[in-house]
Amino acid sequence: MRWDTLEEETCSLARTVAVIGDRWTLLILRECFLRVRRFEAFQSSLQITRHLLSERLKKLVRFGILRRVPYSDAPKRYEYILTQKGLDLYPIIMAMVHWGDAHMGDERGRPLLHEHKTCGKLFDPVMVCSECGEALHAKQVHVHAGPARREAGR
Amino acid sequence: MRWDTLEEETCSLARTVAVIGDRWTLLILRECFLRVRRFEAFQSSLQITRHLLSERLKKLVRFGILRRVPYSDAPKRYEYILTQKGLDLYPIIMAMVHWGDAHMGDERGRPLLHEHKTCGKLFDPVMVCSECGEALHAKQVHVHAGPARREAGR
DNA sequence: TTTGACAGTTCTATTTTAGAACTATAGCCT
DNA sequence: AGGCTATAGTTCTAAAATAGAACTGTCAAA
Repeated sequence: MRWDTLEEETCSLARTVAVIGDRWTLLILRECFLRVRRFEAFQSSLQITRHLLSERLKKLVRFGILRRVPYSDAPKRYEYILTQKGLDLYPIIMAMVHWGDAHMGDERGRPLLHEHKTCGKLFDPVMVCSECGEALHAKQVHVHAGPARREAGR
Repeated sequence: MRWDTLEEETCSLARTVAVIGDRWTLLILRECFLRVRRFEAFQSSLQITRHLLSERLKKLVRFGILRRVPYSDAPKRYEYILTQKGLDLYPIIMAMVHWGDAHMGDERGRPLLHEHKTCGKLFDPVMVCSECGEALHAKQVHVHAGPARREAGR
């Protein structure tokens, strides 16, 4: 499997991985959710090489995850803003943060705490079933072939 | 930033990314959740090179995500089974599958459907606040420095 | 005794990433 | 006018990671 074929796989995980499945992209998205928007700001907070940052931002724009929006006419300058498609990545990022908090922490506790403005409390993200609202666990889920899979003949 | 320093960052996302933030690792984990356990099975379903598969499995074992369990004594053979730490990655994988379903699909519909055994229905995963149970959205969350961050002096 | 299954390891070629330097536009200061 | 700074990139070479193929070792079954 080569990477240019990954986004055409009949697997939603593979397609997601084709877009955000590398380390720099995930870290760039973290910065986006922390309200970072400009090239220099990404570069200095991540210490990513300018070359790769440029390349990754282009890719995220190409996939519709970021929009490149002008904020100055002369000289022409742009900032990168999450689209709705990009904002929808939030559960992925939060799930990763939560797993890191739970399993990769050290004695100093958590780096960040999250407050839910709606209820005013510090919270953890929990993944639940859309139908019954119960917390989801891998062993309670059964997988069926969907229409795309059947059409692909597997 | 080099990758060997990534897991020591004061950021839970970075630490998670250090472990599972590459494309093959995520695809290997998908197979694990689909009950694949053996070297040859991973290799043939993913078409990953044997070299990389070997290297990634070792890394996942080293981080306590998979356990290498003997299933035959002569010849010695092992299979790779998710630990609890590994099972806890489920929300990340499901969030990625769900985003792919929503944003990277084609006209053929979904590759896989998920049934929640507990309630018997086909479901989507939803991320909610642990405190109030409401669905989470990026714009409703405020971030505070936690103890580890303050100790790191930022 | 030969073949095949399984779980890797080893080798070279190609691709990707790191790190540093360079380019371009324009405002501001003297 | 001339030089300095800020911003947003591009270009170059060296180092690291990945792809692809071949090879190793153990044992069972034919």
